[in-house]
Amino acid sequence: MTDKTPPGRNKERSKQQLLDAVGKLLKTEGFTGLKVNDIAATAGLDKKLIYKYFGSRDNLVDEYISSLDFWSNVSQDQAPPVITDGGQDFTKHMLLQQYDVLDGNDELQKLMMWGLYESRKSLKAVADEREAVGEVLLTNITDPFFGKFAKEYRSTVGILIAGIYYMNMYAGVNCNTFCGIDITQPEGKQDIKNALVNLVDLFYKDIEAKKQEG
Amino acid sequence: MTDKTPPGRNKERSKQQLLDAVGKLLKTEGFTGLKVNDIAATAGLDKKLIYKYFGSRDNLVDEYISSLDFWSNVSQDQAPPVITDGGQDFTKHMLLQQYDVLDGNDELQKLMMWGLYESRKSLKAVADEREAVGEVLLTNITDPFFGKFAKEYRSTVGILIAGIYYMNMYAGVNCNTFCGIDITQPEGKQDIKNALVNLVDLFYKDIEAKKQEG
DNA sequence: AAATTTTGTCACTATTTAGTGACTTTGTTT
DNA sequence: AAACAAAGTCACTAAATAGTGACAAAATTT
Repeated sequence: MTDKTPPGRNKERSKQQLLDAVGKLLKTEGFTGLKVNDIAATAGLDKKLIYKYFGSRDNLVDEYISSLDFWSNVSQDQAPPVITDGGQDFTKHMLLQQYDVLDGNDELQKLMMWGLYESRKSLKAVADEREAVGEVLLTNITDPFFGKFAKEYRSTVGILIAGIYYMNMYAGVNCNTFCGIDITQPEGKQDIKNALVNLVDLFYKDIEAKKQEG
Repeated sequence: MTDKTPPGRNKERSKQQLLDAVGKLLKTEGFTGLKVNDIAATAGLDKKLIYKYFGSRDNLVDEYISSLDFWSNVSQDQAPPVITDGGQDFTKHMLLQQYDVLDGNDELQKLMMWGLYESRKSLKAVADEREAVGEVLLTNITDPFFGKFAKEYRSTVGILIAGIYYMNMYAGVNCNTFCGIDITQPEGKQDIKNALVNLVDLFYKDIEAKKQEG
């Protein structure tokens, strides 16, 4: 782990080192640990450069946040080519992927907590982007399928996603059970995933039945 | 709103004022706002008293946290006298109550975020207590009913509770939609509550069917 | 290679926050 | 009411963090 930064001076590289330092500190210390001195020290550079290159700590932090892109892949990666089941399979995969993206991803977990705690423009932008990505899928895939039940689907999936988020954040700090489930353990993770899949199946089955009725 | 604090000196009252100030600041500023100077100013007292009466800011804060009791009532208030439906009704009521306890309760929301963010002993105690309260209900009411499906129930309810928590915290900061649902609005709240009740019903119905099968 | 610009460091000042010793005020005891 | 004890204030020191001017080192241009 001997960091072999090539010698010499380079503005762009230094800027990147500062941005990286923000990420590293966010992961290890949380957002309260993003102090000018510490960022500079972590980057192995002088703090003056933060002001020189970014104007302020806040600009640096915002630029770091904006550079992140945790969610865009959720839309691309796995929207199946053709949807014939009203998105049932897709919904399940999407939920499981959301789970996996978050699981053990300290940086993202800390970022989401930060977003829950502070209403910072750049953080809200992250939330908005995730919401926008989701909205495309909802509007194009599930809304048409569910028709008058579209809102029920949205509420249901919303709860499930929110549940995934909270559970992972909870597990990140409190190495602890939640409702007796320990999702720091592989077994607990599987339990949650099973429950998610099961709930989606139950929901779809129920809606199908309701549709039949009239 | 002219605070009419009776005049005179009183140690116990001052201690309480300091504890109250912590709560007030937590609610308005979040846990990062719990600075000695601000706590004292909010209480209208000198900060020296914090050290005199509590030893340190941290002790004061811990004493504040320990004084809270958001969860104990969840067990008492509404465990119905006799359970004949495997806790189906109880589960629904419990979830809705958890929702209502959190909804608009800035102090509790901030406290939960704090607990997600920082692993502080007194905060962990709060989480543990909530977990303990839940465990009693799970062990006595639902586990016996569900038998080999007990873990499925726990996972499912865990996700739902976690979803409730996250959604409320999310709404607290980002005055924003989540999966297209805006739970800052009464309509959105009702949508979520309906979805919760629906999911519980579906789950119970499914388990009943599985029990019948074998 | 001299001149010039850019990159980076250092030592300093400023500000914010925490913590405390000496004091004053108020209440209580004798 | 004098003496004492407890409650509370104030002005200060200490520590942590933010921010900057002057300079040094390196790279680039001429």
